[in-house]
Amino acid sequence: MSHVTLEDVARAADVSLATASRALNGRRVTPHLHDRVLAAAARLAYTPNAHARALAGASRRSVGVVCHDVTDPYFAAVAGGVMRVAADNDLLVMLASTFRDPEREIAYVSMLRAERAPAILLIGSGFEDPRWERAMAAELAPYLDGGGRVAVVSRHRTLKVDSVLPENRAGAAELARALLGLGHRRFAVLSGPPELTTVADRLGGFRDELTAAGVALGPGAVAEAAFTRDGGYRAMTELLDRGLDATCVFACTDVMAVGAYAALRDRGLSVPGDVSVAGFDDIPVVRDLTPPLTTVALPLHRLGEEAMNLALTENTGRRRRIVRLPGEVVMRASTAPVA
Amino acid sequence: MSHVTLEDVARAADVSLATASRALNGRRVTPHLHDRVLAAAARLAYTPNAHARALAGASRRSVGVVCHDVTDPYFAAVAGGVMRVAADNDLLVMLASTFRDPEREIAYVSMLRAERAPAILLIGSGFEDPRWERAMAAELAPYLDGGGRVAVVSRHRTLKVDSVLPENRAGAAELARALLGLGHRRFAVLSGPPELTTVADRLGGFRDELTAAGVALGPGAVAEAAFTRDGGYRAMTELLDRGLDATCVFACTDVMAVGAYAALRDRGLSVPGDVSVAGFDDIPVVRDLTPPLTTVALPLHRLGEEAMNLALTENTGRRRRIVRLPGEVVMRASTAPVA
DNA sequence: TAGCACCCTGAAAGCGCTTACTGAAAGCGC
DNA sequence: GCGCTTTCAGTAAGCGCTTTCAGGGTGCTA
Repeated sequence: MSHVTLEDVARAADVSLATASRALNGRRVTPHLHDRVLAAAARLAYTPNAHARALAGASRRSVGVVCHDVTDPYFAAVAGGVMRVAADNDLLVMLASTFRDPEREIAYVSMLRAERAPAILLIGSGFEDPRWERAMAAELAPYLDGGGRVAVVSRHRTLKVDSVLPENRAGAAELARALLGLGHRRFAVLSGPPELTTVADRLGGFRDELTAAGVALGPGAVAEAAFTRDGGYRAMTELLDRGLDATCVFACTDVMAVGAYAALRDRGLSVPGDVSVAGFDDIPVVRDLTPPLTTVALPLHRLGEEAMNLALTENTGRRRRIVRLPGEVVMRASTAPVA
Repeated sequence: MSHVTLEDVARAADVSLATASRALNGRRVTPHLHDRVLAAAARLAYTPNAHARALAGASRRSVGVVCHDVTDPYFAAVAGGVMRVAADNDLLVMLASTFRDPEREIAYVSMLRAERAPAILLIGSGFEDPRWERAMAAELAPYLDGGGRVAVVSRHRTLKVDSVLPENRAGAAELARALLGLGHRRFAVLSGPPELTTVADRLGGFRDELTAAGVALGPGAVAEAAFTRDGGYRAMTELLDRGLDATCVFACTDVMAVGAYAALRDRGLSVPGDVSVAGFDDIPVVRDLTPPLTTVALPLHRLGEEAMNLALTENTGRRRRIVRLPGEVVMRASTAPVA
C-alpha cells in the first residue's frame, strides 16, 4: 500500500519538493524543470494524495449530497442535475442515500462535515419533527460557522439555509383549478407521510383551491402511504376498499400515481374512463404510461443544478437565498372532462 | 473557516492529544478521563478532520463508484444496492456520473485514486476501444499495486479485476428460445452502441440462439441507437421506416423498449397485437407499462450489492473473483404467440 | 564594473491526526 | 519490602502536501 509521493517525483526529477509541487500545480517554474517534473510524475504514475493536499490547505473540489433514495426516479433526476454540474466543474460528489431514515441523514451530514466538504446539499423533503430539526440544526450550525455552505432542495422552511424550492403549493393549486375546469367536483387524494413538508404543501395547496371553489375534500377521501410505487398502490386500494366516491384522484407524487394505475387496473377500472388521475413531478416515465399522466411538471434537473449553483457560490448578502422554481401543469390523457 | 481541533478538545478536557485521540477512538482510557474527553468534544461540537485521520494512517471508510448515468433507471437500481450496503457499513460513497464519456470515466478514476479510496467500483458496460482500455488499465494498475481494490459490474472482460457479471449472453439466448417458442420467426433488434460489451453479449446471445434454430437476423433487422428511451424511439422509428418485417422486436435494454413502445404507439401499432416487444433488465417501471413488458429480469440491486461485497473484502486467492448473476426470462403481456 | 531589482529555487514550518515509544505509577510474588 | 510485570498517560515522530521565507542567480541601470 505504499504510494508514490511527491518526494519520489522530486527526487526523480532532481528538484526540490517545493518545485515539484509548483510545477504540478501550474505555478511559474522554469520550463525546463517543469517538463522534467511532469515527465517524472507521468513515469512514476504519481497521483497526489488528496488528503495531504486538503490538510495542507489546498481547497477541496468536492461536494456532499444527501438524498432520500437514489433509486427513486425523482431523486435520480435531481441527482442527475447535480452530477452534471459536478462533472462540468470537476467536482467529486460524495453521495449518501438515507433510505428515508432521519437518523441516518444526520449521521451522514456529520460524516460529510468530517470530510470537510466545502458544501453540503440536502435533497428532499425535511421531517417535521422538532427533535430532528433541532438535531439537524445543531449539526449544521458549526459547519456553517466554519465557512461551510449548505443548500437544500425542497426542504423544510425552518432550516435557515439557501434553498431551492419547487412551488409545490402553487403547483398543486394550479392543478386543482385545471381539474375543476374539467368539471370534477368529487376528488380523492393519495397522500404521503404527513411529517414531510412536501406533503403538507401539495395537499394544502390542492385542498385550499378546492375549498375556494366550494368543493370539500372529505376526510375519507385522503389515503396516506409511503412516497413509493407500492405506497401508491396501497393507498389507491385502500380508497377503493372504502368505496371510492370520486371522479378524480390526485397523487401527491408521480411515483404514487404509477402504483395507483396498477391498483385501478387490478380492479378493472380504466383511466380516465372510470376515474381521472393526476400526479406531481413529471418524472420521465409518466409520459410513457398508458394513458400518459397529467401532472405538474417540475424542472427536476434544474432543481439539482440550482442547488449546486447555490452551494458553489458564496452568499454575499446577509439573507438566505431562495430559488423558487414553478411547476407547470401538463394535461395529458389521464384526465378527462366529467361526462 | 477555523475548525475545532483535537488539540482544542484535549486542552478543554485537560489531557494530552494522545489521550483525547484514544478516548474518541474507543481505546482503553481511564473511565474518568474518557468521559471528560467526550464531554469536551460534545461541548465544542468537535468533528474530526477526516483528511488528517487518513493522512495519519487511519483506514478510510469510503468507496468510489463510477457509473454512466445515475438518471438511468438501470444504474439507479444498481446504485441503490451499492448505497444500501454502504449505509449498512457506514461508508461514504463518492459517486461519479460520467454521462457515458470514456474520457471522463478515466478522469474520475484518477480523482478517486487521489482520494485514496480503499475501493473503486466501475458500474456499466466497458468501451471496446483498445486505446481506452490501455489508458484505463494504466490508471488502475498502480492503484491495485498500491493495495486498492477494484470491482466492476457488467464490464469488459479484458479488465482483469473482480467482476460481477450479469449473464447477458445466456439471458438473451433464453429469451430468444422463449420467443421462438411463441412461434416467432421474423425478428428485429434495437441495439445499443456497438462498442459496448453489453451490446455484443446480448445481441450475440440472441442471434446465436436464432441461428441455432435456423432463423436468420437480417442486417436490416438491427437498428443501433443510444441506450436511452429516445434512442429506443429513434431505433424503432428507423426500423419502421425501413418497412419493419418482423413479428417480434427485441430491445437490448428495457429503457430502449420504453422508447419503442412510444414509437409504435405514434405509428398506431399495438403491442403485442401488431408486434411483440421484449426487453432486458427488468427495471422497476416496465411491469407498469401497458402492456407490461416481457423481459430478462436481472437482480439489479444485487449487482450493486455483490460488487460492494467484492470491493469490501480482500481477494485472498490469486485469481480474480467473478460473481455471475443469471437473468430470468419474465413473460408478460407484451409478447404474444404468433397467430 | 558595481548596485539594484526580480525571479526562481530550496529549506522548513506546519495542516490535524494516529501511534510507536517512553516513563511513571500501581499491582504482584517472594 | 524489593524487583518484577502490567497499565495507562504523555511526548514526539511522522503521514504527504502547500506555502512562506530566505537566498542566490540573472539582467538591468548607472
